[in-house]
Amino acid sequence: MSPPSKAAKDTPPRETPFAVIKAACSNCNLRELCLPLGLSDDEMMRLDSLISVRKRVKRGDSLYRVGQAFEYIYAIRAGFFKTDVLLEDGRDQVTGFQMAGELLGLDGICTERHTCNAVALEDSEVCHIPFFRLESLSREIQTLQRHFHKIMSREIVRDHGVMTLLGMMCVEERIAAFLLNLSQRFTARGFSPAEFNLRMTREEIGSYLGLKLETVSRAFSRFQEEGLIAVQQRHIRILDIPGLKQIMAKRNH
Amino acid sequence: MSPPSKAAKDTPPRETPFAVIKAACSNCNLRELCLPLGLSDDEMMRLDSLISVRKRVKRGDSLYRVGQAFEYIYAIRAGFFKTDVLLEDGRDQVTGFQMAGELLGLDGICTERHTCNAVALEDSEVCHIPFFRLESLSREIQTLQRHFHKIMSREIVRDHGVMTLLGMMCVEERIAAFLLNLSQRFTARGFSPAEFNLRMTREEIGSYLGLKLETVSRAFSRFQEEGLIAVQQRHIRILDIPGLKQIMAKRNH
DNA sequence: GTAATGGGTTGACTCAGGTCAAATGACAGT
DNA sequence: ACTGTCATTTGACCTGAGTCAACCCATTAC
Repeated sequence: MSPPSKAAKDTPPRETPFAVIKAACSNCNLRELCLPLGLSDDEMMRLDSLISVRKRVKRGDSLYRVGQAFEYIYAIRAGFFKTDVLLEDGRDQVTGFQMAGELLGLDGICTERHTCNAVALEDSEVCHIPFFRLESLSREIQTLQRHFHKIMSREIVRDHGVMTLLGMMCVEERIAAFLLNLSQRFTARGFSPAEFNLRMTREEIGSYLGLKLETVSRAFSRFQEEGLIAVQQRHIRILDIPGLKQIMAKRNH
Repeated sequence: MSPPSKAAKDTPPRETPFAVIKAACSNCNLRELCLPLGLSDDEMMRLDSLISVRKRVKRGDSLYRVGQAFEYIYAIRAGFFKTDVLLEDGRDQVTGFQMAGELLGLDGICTERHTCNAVALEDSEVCHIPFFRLESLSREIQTLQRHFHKIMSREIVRDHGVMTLLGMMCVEERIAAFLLNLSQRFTARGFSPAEFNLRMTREEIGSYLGLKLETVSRAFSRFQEEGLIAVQQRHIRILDIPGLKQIMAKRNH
C-alpha cells in the first residue's frame, strides 16, 4: 500500500524509522510521553501484552466515527489526527489535533459509543488498547492507574484552555496561542520549536479556533508582515516566540 | 452561621431537608446521580468511609482556587457552583456550572494543583473525597472504577459540547442550548423542567457562553417577546421547549 | 421612610470578523 | 506539458455582537 516511512517525510527525522522494528511500548521512543510513563520493565511488558493490534490509518481515513461502539483507546505511534463533531446541519467543530504519544478515544468511555470522529491528517499508526483490559490492568498497577487518570485530567484542562481561547480571545491571540501550543508539543517530541509543517488546512485551523479560513489566512499574513513568523503554505517558521507570547500577554482593551 | 436549609429556598423542595440527617452516600438522595452509582450496599459503605469531611461553602466563597494543592475530589451535596479560569489581565472565563450530584476538582489530578477556581453561587454543601484513597478503592471495586472513568469521560464530552457552542453557534443558539441544558439537569434532579431560578448573573452566563452580559440580556428579552420563555430577573419559565430546540436545529445560514 | 449598591435592561453607535468574489498557487493524474 | 482540483490569499463590503451610556428595579443598610 503506502511506503512505510512516507508519513514522516516532512518532519525532521531524529529517530530511526519506526515501521521496521517490532512495535512495543518497551522499545517505543514515545514511552515517556505516552501511557507507559513511569512503569517498570515488568509492568511495561504487561501493558504491552494488552496491545494486540497496531494499525496504519491512511491520510483522510477515520480511526473511529460518531456512534461507533467504544472498545479501544488508541495511542498514536506516529502521525497526526484531528477529532471533530458534526452538527446535523453540516457545520463541524474540530475539537482537537492529536500527535504522536497522545491518546484518542477517551470521549467514548462515558456512553460506550464514540461521540466524535477521529480522522488521520497524515498517514499514521496507532496502537489499539482494549479499554476494559486496560481498566483491569490499572487495578493492578497503581502507576498505570495514576498516569491514566492524569491523562484524562490533562484532557479536561486542555479543553478548558480551548474554552478560554474561544470565549475571550481575539483572532491574533487565538492564532498565537495555537502556534505556541504546536511549537511546544513538537519540541517535547524532539523536533524544532521554530519550524514545522502544519498538517491541517486553514479551514481546520479555523474550525478549531472558532474562525473562518479567510480570517486564519489573514492573521498568518499579518504575523508575517510583522516579522513574527514566515509562512509558506503549510510550512511555518516562528521567528519571534517572545513576540507571540507578548500578543497573548498584553490586554488589548 | 447560615440557616441550614436556606440554600434550597427558591428550588422546589421535593425531598426532605438534607442538613438534619447524617450525610452518607447510602442515605443520600443523589446517589443515583453521583459517584456511588451502581455500588452494592457493602461497597457504598466502603466509599462512605473515605468521606470524612462534609463542608458548607457559603455563597461567594471558593471551594478551591487556582494553584492550590490538589487533594480532594468534591461531590456537591447541595447547592450550585461555577468554575472559572482567570487570565493575568483580569478577564475570566467561566468553564462550567455544577449542581448537586456533580463532581468538582477533576482538573487538579494532572498536575496535583488546581487549575481553576470553584466558587459557590449559593450556600452549598460538598463531600470531600480524598482522591488518592478514592484511587485505592477503585482498584478494589471495579464498578466504582468504571463509574469514575465514565464521569471523567463525560466531562470531556461536555467540554466538547461547549467548544461546539463557542466555536460555531450564534447568540440565540447558545442561549437556547444553555437553557435546555439547565432544564434537563434540573429535571434529572426531580425539579421542574420548565421553571427554575438562575443562580448566576448575566455576566457569568455571558462569560460561560462567550458573550457580553448585554447580549445575554437582549437574547432573553427577544426570547420573551417571541413567547419562548418568561424571564423576570433570575426566574425563568420555559414556555416552549420544542421552540428552543428548533432554534438549534434550523441552520440559520 | 431614604440612600446606596449591584444587578439588569435598553438604545445608539462601532468595528472585528464574516461573507462574497476573484485570482493565484500547489500538486496529482494523464 | 496540460488539466482539474483543491488550498490559499487578498480585496471590498456587510453585519452581528461589542461598547458605551443612561436608566430601571430589587435589595439591603441606615
